[in-house]
Amino acid sequence: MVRGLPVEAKEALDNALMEHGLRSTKQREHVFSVLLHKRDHPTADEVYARSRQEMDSISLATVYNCLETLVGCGLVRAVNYEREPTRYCPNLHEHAHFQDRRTGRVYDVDLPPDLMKKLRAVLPEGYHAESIELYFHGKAEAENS
Amino acid sequence: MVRGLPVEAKEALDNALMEHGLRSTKQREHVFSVLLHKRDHPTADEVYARSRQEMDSISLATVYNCLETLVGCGLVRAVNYEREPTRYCPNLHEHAHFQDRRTGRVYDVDLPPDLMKKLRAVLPEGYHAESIELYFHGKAEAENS
DNA sequence: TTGAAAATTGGAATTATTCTAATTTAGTAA
DNA sequence: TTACTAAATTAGAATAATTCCAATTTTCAA
Repeated sequence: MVRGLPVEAKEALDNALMEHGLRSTKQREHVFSVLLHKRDHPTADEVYARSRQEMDSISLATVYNCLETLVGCGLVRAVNYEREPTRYCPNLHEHAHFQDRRTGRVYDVDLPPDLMKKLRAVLPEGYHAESIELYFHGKAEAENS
Repeated sequence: MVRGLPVEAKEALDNALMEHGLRSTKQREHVFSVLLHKRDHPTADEVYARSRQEMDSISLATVYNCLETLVGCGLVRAVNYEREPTRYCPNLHEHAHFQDRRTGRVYDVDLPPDLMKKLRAVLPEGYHAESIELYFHGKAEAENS
């Protein structure tokens, strides 16, 4: 069962929404709490299913709206592997993603502190990256199930 | 106008198809030549439009089939930015992609020879990457149009 | 409390892609 | 060459994630 947001998360959410001129709503708060509660890179459908367990009136369209809002506020990252449904990740540390070929599951991969700088350095003059996404795909050993 | 394939490309194609137990067809050859002729990361629709200029009977389904085949043979890479249509890239050198936020255009970014090794090294024990995709998104200066 | 703007909602619409079943083609063996 | 078989192509239908739309509800500031 998903409890409400920890105060710090609630504050981060309210601040981020405020900064972007957006309102705090119980749906946004709940969707955010769903993402924080189980950090397994769920799809919008999965977030919808989990959200309805405690907020049965929430609609799929709202889940999409909330996820887009959270991404827009920088609280959540969208993870796209090929043409699979978008997954959502509330990990704000610098990290990459690894998808297991067999299970399809996605894992966070921590990055050394200077790696992003090094990656940025490979860009030719005149190219300014606002975001950098690093995706691994392969086999992860000894995964449960 | 798209001419036929250079002999070397034709050989690379036939070899790759052969190795994968697939047949050489004029559609596969033509789609490959379309990709090689203008390396601007076209979508399937764009490849379809270009292909029809010289092969008016080719179908969209075949273009999708050929592109999938070429990707499967390792002759072409699929490039996915967010939920945009997949783009196709016949550059076989190790490289990353950069998308300009304003134009949506995608550019190849050469990578230093040891970078992929370094990236692989960030994976924890037990994770084996079969592919690594590095996506930049941002502003490219002084682009024509 | 009230009014306006923003957010939510259910359902329809969109669209890139995949699927299907019929036809055509490529490659092989006689 | 011919005939055969498996593979490839084709047109159009189907799929599925996401977005759009118009109506209702909610938030927040005055």
